[in-house]
Amino acid sequence: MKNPITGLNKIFDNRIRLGVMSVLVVNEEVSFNDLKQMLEVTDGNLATHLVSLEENGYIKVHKGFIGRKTNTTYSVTKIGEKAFSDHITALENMIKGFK
Amino acid sequence: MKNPITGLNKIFDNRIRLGVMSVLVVNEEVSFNDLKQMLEVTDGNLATHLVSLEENGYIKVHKGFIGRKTNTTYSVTKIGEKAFSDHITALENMIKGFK
DNA sequence: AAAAGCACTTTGAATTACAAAGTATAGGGG
DNA sequence: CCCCTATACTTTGTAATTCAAAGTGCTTTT
Repeated sequence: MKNPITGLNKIFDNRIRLGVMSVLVVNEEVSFNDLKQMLEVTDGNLATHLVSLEENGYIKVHKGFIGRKTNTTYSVTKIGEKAFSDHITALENMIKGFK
Repeated sequence: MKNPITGLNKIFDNRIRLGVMSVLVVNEEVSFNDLKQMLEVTDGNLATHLVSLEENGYIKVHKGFIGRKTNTTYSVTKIGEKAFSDHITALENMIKGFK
């Protein structure tokens, strides 16, 4: 009878960070604005969560341009992918039940 | 391209509450002490999360006795089971990806 | 009678989350 | 050239959340 929640990643306790990751694992590159619209969050709020994901090495930022207009995109890193899939696995194990 | 996190239940953002629910869906009745040991939390912390789950109608409390000794057990309600499974479904959909 | 266990409640502090406002840079319209 | 807008933030301040620790009331064990 072991603790079911130890495998969960604290960073993914937050729904916005979880949402960002889930978007990024299926979409190669997503812009700041697209994330903002998808997740329906204020830009300040999104920015802080993106910073924390970046600080943990889970996502990468690419500052580019569309024509001459700035366009920042985000993508998941190897580490981020691993962390996310580990979290999902932990969730699945937790849900499946244990005695 | 709809918001992937809207289906998530705010109450289950917390790992302890999520852990309690995951234990209770597979175990009919679990005592306060067992939950405390399984989840490795302080009793005060556990108690507050149990209260919030109860206030939401997700769990039921049974104050009973083992011989003459008090024994409080917790079990999940219909509503709680539904809410939990809805949350899991939302998680699965989110993880599966969307474009 | 004293100590300890159970199931809490209360308190207080730290952390987290969030919206709103402000900032820097660039583009397009008049 | 000046203004307005957009992008991608940062800063600020507040509200909410989380948690450990201490306290409570009851009972059982020694």
